[in-house]
Amino acid sequence: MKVIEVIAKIPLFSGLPKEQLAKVAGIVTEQALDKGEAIFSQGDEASGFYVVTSGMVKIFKLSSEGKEQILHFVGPGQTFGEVPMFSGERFPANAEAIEKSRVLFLPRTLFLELIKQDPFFAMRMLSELSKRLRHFNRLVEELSLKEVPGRLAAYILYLSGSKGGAEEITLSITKGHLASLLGTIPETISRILGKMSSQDIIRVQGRKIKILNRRTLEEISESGKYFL
Amino acid sequence: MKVIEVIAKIPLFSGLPKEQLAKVAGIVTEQALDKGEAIFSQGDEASGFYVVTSGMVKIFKLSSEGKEQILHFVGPGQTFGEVPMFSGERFPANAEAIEKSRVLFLPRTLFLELIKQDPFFAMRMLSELSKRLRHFNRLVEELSLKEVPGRLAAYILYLSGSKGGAEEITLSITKGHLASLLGTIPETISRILGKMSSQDIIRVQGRKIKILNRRTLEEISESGKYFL
DNA sequence: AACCTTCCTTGACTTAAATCAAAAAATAAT
DNA sequence: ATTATTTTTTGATTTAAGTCAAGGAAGGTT
Repeated sequence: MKVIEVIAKIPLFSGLPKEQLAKVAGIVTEQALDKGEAIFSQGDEASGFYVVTSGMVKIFKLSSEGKEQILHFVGPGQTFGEVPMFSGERFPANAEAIEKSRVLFLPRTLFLELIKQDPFFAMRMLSELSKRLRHFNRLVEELSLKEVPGRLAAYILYLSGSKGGAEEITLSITKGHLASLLGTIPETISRILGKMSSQDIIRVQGRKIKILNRRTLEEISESGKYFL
Repeated sequence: MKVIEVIAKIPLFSGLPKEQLAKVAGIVTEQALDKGEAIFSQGDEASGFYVVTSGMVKIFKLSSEGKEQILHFVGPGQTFGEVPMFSGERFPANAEAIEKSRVLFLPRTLFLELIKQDPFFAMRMLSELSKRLRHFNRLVEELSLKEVPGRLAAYILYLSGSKGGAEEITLSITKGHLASLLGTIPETISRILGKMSSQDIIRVQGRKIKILNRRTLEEISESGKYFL
């Protein structure tokens, strides 16, 4: 697919007039990444931001002991690394492809120009950042106020909800990544899923999770409590 | 002080032409708040956002058991409640004055108009939101990857001004609020401060903290580990 | 001063979840 | 297929920090 077609499909750019799109297409550079390949690290100088065109990228923090906290995953059409565009010059987290992926790099200058010229572009960017703020809002709430079973229940319900109340969902990530996203470790996830299965709240087969008792799951999510 | 003078001093609005300032001044409404008074609650409909003109406001989440996680404090000149302006219509957290305060309320419509008319205003807003994203970034990192002593050490160092700044700092909040900001409880803060004092890392007198051993404090902050 | 809140500290105890270790399953590679 | 690598599970143990309870200190008010 041509770069300009790819760009036209990215929500951030959709709606831009054709000449603008062509301009963007002329400036961006594409990058192919293997699984596990790093895109940038915390503290790196940021001279632009990225858009995923295929594959999946994780944005994460590392502790000094090597524990990883995933902030979020970025899939096709989504952007990452925009924050240093506005305040500060360095990336506040790490980015790494978790599967074979392609990303576009957009230099800061292009970006600032678009904002100045097009108030709708600015609005779209504001909307994007505020969505991310909401996400962090929830992440902080869960990390601080819910126990791990509550976070896991909330995540399962979130996955099921986005598919319009589907009773069976499929994880698009490993359970290890899920653990890191929920601020815990694989062992703990494994134990909780096991316990929930034995109580017929869910049924787990590999990456497929079937919700058997939504009501209980909601209680665990809301109260943040669940006795193993 | 006149409302227009107050507004002119708010970073978000500084730089706006006089007619714009006058327009803003004509639209905003002022609100006086007593200590402990709520401004909005999570889930409330948002029809605008706020600027603190005096006093101090806390933005926080509550667990179902009543535990509080403070997201941040908002002081004079700073804004809060802008996120629902762009995505969603409801406040994602609670806001409450922690001392006698005054806030200005700015309706959403005014705001959207300013953004459309003035790209610099949009830029300033983007800069503000990205600053907040950085803050959440750090909060998530600390909650998930550092133990409480690490978070506390980082906070003390932050107050002192990361470089070889002031050796004596004064908390502007209660230790209970500090606990809530760091995602823990007053007892834990008390114990850690006590231990650090007994090891001559700091000296605590009421709300004043004197740094005696910055090196050790930095180690605790960076490694996130400290054996009580 | 004496009173009353609010805030802070200390001690004994409990608990959720991390760590360590090792095996079993599932995927991918040759 | 067979091996190799990654992912997941299970069990025993440790630990950081939360809970409960009660006593002090500090600050504001009359």
